[in-house]
Amino acid sequence: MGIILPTEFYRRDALEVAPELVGKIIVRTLGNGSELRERIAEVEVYRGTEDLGCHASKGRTPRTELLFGESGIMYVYLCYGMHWLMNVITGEKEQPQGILFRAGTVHDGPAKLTKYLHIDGSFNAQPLCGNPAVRIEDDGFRPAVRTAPRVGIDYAGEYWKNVKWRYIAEDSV
DNA sequence: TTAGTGATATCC
DNA sequence: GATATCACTAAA
Repeated sequence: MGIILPTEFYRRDALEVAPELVGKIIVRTLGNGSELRERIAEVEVYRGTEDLGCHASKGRTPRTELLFGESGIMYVYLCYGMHWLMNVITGEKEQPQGILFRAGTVHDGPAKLTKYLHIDGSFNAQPLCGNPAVRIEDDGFRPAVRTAPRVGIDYAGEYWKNVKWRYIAEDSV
């Protein structure tokens, strides 16, 4: 039970949306009608063409085109040939921003999360609002959130590597 | 610490 | 067409 987050929730700056996204619940409805639920425990912000950790820093390509587009759209891509990573686009159009779902309270790790939720490349470019297969709900729980540097982007340079755009729930249910 | 894996971008 | 690079995970 909970309020499904509307498109407007995502149409704000990623740095504003990310801390609020922590504690929300990803609800995945499978083909057989069963529901999988996972509370978001950790997210990371990738924002702007100048952010060397963000895919959009390489410019506009068929792959990154999504980041420049509508908010509330999922950006799902394959990493290291075997892991699907799930993001949601935020901000206004032409602002390349995305938020990576890095961990849930049960499943720790971005690829484990998508594996559990049965999220793969077929979800890329699909909306997260009004989607019968997957949605994010707010059940009113507000965890304390702390920040930390992002992980896995050693190539991004000293500044962008150390920016505290990782948001982590202090406690969970 | 390292293997495994394939899409993407960037070079010919 | 060929190569280098990767927002990771599991096993050792």
